[in-house]
Amino acid sequence: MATNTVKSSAKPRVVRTKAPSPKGQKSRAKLKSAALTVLEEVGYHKMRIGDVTAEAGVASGLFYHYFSDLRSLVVEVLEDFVASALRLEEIEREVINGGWYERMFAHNRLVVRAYAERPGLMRALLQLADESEEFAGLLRRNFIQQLGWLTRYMPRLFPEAGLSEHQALMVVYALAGTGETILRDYYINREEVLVSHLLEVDEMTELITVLFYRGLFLQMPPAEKLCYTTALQAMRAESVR
Amino acid sequence: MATNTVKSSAKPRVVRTKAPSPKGQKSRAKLKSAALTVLEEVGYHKMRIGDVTAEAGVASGLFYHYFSDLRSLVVEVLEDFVASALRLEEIEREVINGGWYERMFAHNRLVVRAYAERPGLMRALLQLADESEEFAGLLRRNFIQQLGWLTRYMPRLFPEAGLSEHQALMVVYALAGTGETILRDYYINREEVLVSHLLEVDEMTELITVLFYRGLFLQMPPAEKLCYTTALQAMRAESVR
DNA sequence: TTTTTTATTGAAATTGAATTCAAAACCAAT
DNA sequence: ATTGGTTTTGAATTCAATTTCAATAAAAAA
Repeated sequence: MATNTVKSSAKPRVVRTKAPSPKGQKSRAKLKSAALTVLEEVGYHKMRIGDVTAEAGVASGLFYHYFSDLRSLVVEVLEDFVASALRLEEIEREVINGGWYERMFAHNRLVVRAYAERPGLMRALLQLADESEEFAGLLRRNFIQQLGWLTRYMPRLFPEAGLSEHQALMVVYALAGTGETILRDYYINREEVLVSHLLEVDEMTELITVLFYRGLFLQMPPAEKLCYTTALQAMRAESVR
Repeated sequence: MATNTVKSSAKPRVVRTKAPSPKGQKSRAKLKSAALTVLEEVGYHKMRIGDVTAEAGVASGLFYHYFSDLRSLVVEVLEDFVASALRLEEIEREVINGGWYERMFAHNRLVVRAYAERPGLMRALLQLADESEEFAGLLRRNFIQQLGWLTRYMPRLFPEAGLSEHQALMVVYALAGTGETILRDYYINREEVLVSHLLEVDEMTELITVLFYRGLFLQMPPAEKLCYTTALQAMRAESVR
């Protein structure tokens, strides 16, 4: 019997020979792109390795040449997606001398667009986040980082408030989550009472941004910026006890 | 061979003999309660029929005497949970002559409590909703119904705004979703930058309610109602361009 | 061209659960 | 205590997918 002294205690480990590949790269890419398609169509939980290889038009065994399991493929593919869909450095450049509203709007539009154009992938994002603590953490850190610019500004923005750092974060975190539910139910679940009236991406963005702005500043954004939400200007306490 | 003419086209159908049971009820209940425990601990996706029977201390085959599959058990158990955790009729009675803030606070506290006390079940709720369109619809209809009181009031509340019915719903829907993200990341995922400072249920509720209130009325709730969020009173636009 | 390496195939083995079912235990009524 | 129903058991089966692997094809190196 072989002196199998180094019986690794961890998982079998894919031998991942350093060899990248010449056009094996193409097959790998083909699998990743097939995975995107399958994810968009059936979501993460119903997705099977066979779906991916079939979609890619290769034999099922080939999968294991390039990936150790379904999850690692999906993680890779969705990390790519997040990176490409949420490039906020560009946003920051665009709105470099815009006001608060423009900046928020630009950020939010990125997210709304992602939901509107890739609802299946956004759903898969949530599914994977639920399964993989690692991936969930990545998304959250991403989210928190995006909030960073605002969180850091809070003390200067509202000096009299004297919010603690943590409290400022809580406020911003809660406000930033405002969109999530309606985006999910509008674009992913297509709840009928919501989609009964069609909204453009910019209208949805405006709604979410205006609500965020109101919660943060306790006033409406400049009137000339508004289209879909002009009516909300009259939405304020008057006779409220 | 038997004249099997009525070969049902649908699933095999559990024969569900009308027979309820004397103390078979107890076993059924034992399975349901075991399911709750397992759901809270491992969540819906990793849950196995064997986990439930083991937790209940019965043989695996017994499961099929009472349920046709895991999902239907879980649906039953979670519907019970939702019904028991979110009894808003009671709330309405409690705050019958309170103001808007009290009413909102009471509603929100119900939700925050559920997250704080049963994070695993709240997670399972989301997991099941993602898998079962039927259950998801049920939750959404529940949500929309809870919003009903407010949505219906919107035209009287802000008569000058002249919001369309749909727009009013969108606004309320978005505002009501405000808590979701932070509740999920605080209680379920226990994101460290959030939980680094411990919040009481009432504090969390206050935060969410105040933000909701600000977004809706564009002003702070009566100062005497506030504890955790008094600092937010100074959070309003001053020097914002 | 020959050799070596790498990519690809798909049938067969494996896995991990769900599901069935004949037999045993338990009851309650006669 | 015998009978007939219901409950419970757990070993055996089925099932759907993953995973392996020996054989083949294709590409690169020699």
